[in-house]
Amino acid sequence: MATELKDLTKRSEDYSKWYNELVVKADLAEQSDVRGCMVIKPYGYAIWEKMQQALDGMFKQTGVQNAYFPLLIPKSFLSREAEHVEGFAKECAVVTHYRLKTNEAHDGVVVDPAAKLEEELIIRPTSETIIWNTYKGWINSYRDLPILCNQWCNVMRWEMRTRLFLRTSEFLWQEGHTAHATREEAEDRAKLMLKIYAEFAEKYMAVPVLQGVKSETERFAGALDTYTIEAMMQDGKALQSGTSHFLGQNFGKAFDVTFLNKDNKPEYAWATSWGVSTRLMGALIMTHSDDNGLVLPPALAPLQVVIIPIGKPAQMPMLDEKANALMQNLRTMGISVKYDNADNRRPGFKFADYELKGVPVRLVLGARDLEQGLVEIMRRDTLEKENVPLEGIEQYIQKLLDDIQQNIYQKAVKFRDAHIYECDNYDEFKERIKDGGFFLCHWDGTAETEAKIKEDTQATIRCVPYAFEQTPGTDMVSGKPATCRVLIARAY
RNA sequence: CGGGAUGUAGCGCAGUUGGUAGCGCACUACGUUCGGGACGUAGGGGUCGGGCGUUCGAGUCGCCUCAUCCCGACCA
Repeated sequence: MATELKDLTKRSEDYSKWYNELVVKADLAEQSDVRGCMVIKPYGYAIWEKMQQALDGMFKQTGVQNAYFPLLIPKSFLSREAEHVEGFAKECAVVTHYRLKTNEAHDGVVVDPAAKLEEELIIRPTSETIIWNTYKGWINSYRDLPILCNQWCNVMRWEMRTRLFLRTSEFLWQEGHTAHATREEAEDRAKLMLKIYAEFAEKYMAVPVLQGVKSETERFAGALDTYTIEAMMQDGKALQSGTSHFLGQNFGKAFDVTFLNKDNKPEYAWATSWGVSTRLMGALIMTHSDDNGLVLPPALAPLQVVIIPIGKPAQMPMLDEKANALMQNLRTMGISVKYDNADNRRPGFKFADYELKGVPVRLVLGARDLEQGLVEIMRRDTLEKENVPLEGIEQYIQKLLDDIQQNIYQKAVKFRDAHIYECDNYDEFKERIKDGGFFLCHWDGTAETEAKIKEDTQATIRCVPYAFEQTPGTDMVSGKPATCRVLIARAY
């Protein structure tokens, strides 16, 4: 139950704390008793479902099909691809036994030592290995390709520090895994999926993103190229919101997946993988929220309109009737709406509560205003109120929802663009990065420079962005020549 | 794995020189209320993270242990 909203206004003092409280108070999720894990509550899950639905539709338009692969991965699979195991080994949960037994005191259970597995099983941190082991059996000819599979599932990475939605030991995501006959086709697919992620972020989440390529150090373990979308949060930090990897023939070779090409010659299959996770929920929250709570884009809000009646008990039947008629009309238009006539909460409480939950539009159906045929309508993004005629309000609401979607996107774009800087002086950079923001700086392309920046400032090279004209220059750290500017920021 | 902190009601916290376990919110019942987070009255809810010790007596003191959180390293 939402209470003590005032606590949320401490945001500027401590953004992390503000974020955590918001997630809990808006009823999205809570920390589980299980180490590093999260319970996603119904309201939070409803938003995730909306995201899934939209993404899934976009995937399918490009020929992707859903499938499901096992949760458990034999340990040996993980070691097939050297870089891959290097990247994930440190954070894997391992299943070593398959049975428990009653302890000697008969008041609990212990692991039965007799039930030790010959080969340990890893709880998937990502599924490249088990999927490519499976693909081996599916691929013989170039005619079998491409294979375009996606799975919606959970994965587990034993993270040192966890934060609701942004980094949890277990998280929900989709992972797409494709196999192709040519390098070019695989690279195109990796880029295509990034484009879809960017489109989803901007169109549905109203979160502007910068697309680009990761540096070698920041690349996915086992990839030749990692494409990324980076979003800016309201504290000026970057959030990697989705990635798409061109994996070359690394997994084809590791799992011996070959096919006969048109010339009847054996060739290793080319691979991509791409994913977005419940972390997107974090991006959504941190991009739009204000001191009153969540601000949800209408395209993803589980509840788009809430109607709150105000009147004397005797007037309630009349208000109920008006509300029901209006709800029916809105639902016919595909707008989700709730009528909250609960009598154990006063209107003021309801106002605050629905604002906290980010419901885009609120209607107050007041007996007094209704005498003049008017209804109070408030938009969550600007908190502006207006009295409009009940007659024909459906069209007004439809337009308002579109307006809100546009407005919060534009607002986010404006905020981000105001915090992107070009910088050519390292001392100046070190000083200004403290306040957050995205910095476009020349980079000599070496891992040494990258490491130094990270050590000095905690900031990392987020990507080589597509969006800006790439001009040669001089690396601000090493003074060596640089071919382009890269995006540098502190990140979640 | 380093540095710092905290464990007391569902949540947030107080608890003095060691002496009957408290407050706010939430919850239950009844009543009055209802146009921006209402109020009154009456209730329910605890082996004070765990163990050992000191003491007539430990939430409080000592040692050990477990867990969580924050700052680093790691990471979508």
